[in-house]
Amino acid sequence: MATIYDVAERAGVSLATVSRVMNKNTNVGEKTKQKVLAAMAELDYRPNTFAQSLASNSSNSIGVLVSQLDGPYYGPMMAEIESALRATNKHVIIAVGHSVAEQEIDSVEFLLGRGCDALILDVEAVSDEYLIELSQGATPIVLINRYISDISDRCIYLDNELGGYLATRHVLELGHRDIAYVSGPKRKHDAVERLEGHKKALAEFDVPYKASLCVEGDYKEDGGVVAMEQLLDSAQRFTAVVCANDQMVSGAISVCLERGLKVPGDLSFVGYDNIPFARYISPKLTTVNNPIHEMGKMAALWLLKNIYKNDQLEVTNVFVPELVVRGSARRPGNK
Amino acid sequence: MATIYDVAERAGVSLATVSRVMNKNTNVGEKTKQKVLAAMAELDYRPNTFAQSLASNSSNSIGVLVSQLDGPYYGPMMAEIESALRATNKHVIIAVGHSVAEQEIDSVEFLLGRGCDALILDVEAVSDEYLIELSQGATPIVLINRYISDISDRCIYLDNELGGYLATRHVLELGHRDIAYVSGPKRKHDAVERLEGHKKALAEFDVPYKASLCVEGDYKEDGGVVAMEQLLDSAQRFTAVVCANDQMVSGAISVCLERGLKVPGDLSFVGYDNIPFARYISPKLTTVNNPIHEMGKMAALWLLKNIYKNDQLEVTNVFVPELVVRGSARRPGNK
DNA sequence: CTGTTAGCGCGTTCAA
DNA sequence: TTGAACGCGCTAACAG
Repeated sequence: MATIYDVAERAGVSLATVSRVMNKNTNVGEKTKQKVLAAMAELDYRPNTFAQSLASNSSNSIGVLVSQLDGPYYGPMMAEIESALRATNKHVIIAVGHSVAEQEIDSVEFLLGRGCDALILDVEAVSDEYLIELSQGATPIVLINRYISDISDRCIYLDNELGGYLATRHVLELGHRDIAYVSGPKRKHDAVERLEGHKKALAEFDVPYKASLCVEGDYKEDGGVVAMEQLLDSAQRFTAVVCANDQMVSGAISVCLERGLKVPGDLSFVGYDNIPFARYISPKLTTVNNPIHEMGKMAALWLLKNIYKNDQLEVTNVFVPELVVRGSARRPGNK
Repeated sequence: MATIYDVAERAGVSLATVSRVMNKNTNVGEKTKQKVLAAMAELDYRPNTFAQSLASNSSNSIGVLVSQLDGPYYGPMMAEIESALRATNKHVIIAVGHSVAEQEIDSVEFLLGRGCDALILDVEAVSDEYLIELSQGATPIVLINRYISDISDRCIYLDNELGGYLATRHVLELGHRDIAYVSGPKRKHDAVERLEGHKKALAEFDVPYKASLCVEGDYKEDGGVVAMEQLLDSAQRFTAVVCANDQMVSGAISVCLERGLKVPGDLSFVGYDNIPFARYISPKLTTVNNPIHEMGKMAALWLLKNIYKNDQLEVTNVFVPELVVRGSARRPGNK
């Protein structure tokens, strides 16, 4: 592999000059610049990124920490982050936190140790304090899916409470009054925020919130299955079910279908996230859109703007969810 | 940030000794080792990975190139690769090829330029020749989802033809004789292999293959929608549809349901991949299991074994697909 | 078992 | 505008 020395020798200049043309330093004569460029091409020269990083103390790499890699949720986000960063020749190092504080911290340490220029974090288990302290360190961080007021400008998040509100308001407006709710894990911020929205909508329609109609799921399909069985077996009356994400809806609906219930004839459903599958399952899901891929993109843009001083980029911090009406919720009794 | 010099000074040894204990080199006296360890802890020392890489010419990073990051397919694969590698303190740099030759090559160059110790590639567009040549370079590669006989030991793949065969044989055994097939893009290897299996099964049952019943999709939900509409509008007779992946099945089924057809009453479906959602859509999908996450894990193990000399790992190259019978296919006319 | 000494390839002063 | 020299933090011979 050719080094900067080889290029310098071939071009008849010093290595400092080669370094200058590489780094777009303008203080180079046009003729010498061309000579160097030619030499680089002839030798198929490629800079050694380790040496660059060591000397410059900057790696052009961004650490991305997500909760999980499988599932329909993080793929689109990762895709957007990768493409936005890649377009500017930065690269992505990924790590997974599994929503466990210890692993999240471990992963952050890992990424920091790898000399990342910045971190994009989608973490759920670590405390606000930890993140605030981390944000004061040398490596900039951006938070996705989390709002911490002390560092609000570094947060890219969805108004989850509004989303929960919209979902429940929809079934209320359809006329439902007995509404079950399948929540996400209470330890996750977005889960409690969505539930708050749910309660807010109920209150607005003067419908009392009944804890017995609210069951906690795990955000996965199976959680929807378990929750639905529990709800159905409790022999409580309800005509609609609002779930904190689409995966749980699909699990819940599968239980209903198995038991011979019609959806949305007997039971209406509203989901959350609008995952790609939402429009292809039967019935097509009425759900709340979660622009997760846009949030990923925005996190990348934030970095480009703030770390690499790539201005003229407009950054939005809060995303607002929208209701997507399809076929899984109807007026009660309207079979 | 403390350097190796600081540690050496504090421990009262030379930097070479510090380097030795870091690299688990046993040629260090127990007492001095403890002194060094203590000094490292006190200083909160963390090695500079760039300097390590520069000096050792090895980065402990693996480049992973996948076709896409979204969709239900690559997430599980990435998850397994990440966790297997991470467990041995290696890290993953990801790149996306989008199934376009130019981008795939570009990404390979990119990862190579980043000094990856090895590459895991899931590429579809580049030629066999390119990969063979690449495999002879300095950086080891492993191929996922692709078989090239010249470098078969570096290939981790699924017997796609067998999978296609199993899917179609299933509906044949149920008694179907008029069977439509929704293929993946013909430019993708796995798509043509699966189609081959389909034809083989037909031949075995003396059912002639009719090109008019075979339509090419794009492996996405929408492709299933378009293909199904085309099939239905062609007014041809068929009682079963075999799709080259589950996403297309879900799209296809949604069209049928919209047009009032019963599944599997009027039309039987068999998919391919057994994506997580397959068991939660209605009807539950009969499909061919594609152990993509195991293949990801195996690719990682291959590297650990061959690059980092981590022996005692057993590596399997070929994975065999299995039929998963659920509810989307029945005997014809059995409503 | 431990210390000394070269580099690894490049960025970045400082002079010229 | 260009070049010489030093240092980034660490690994890997080679001595001792």
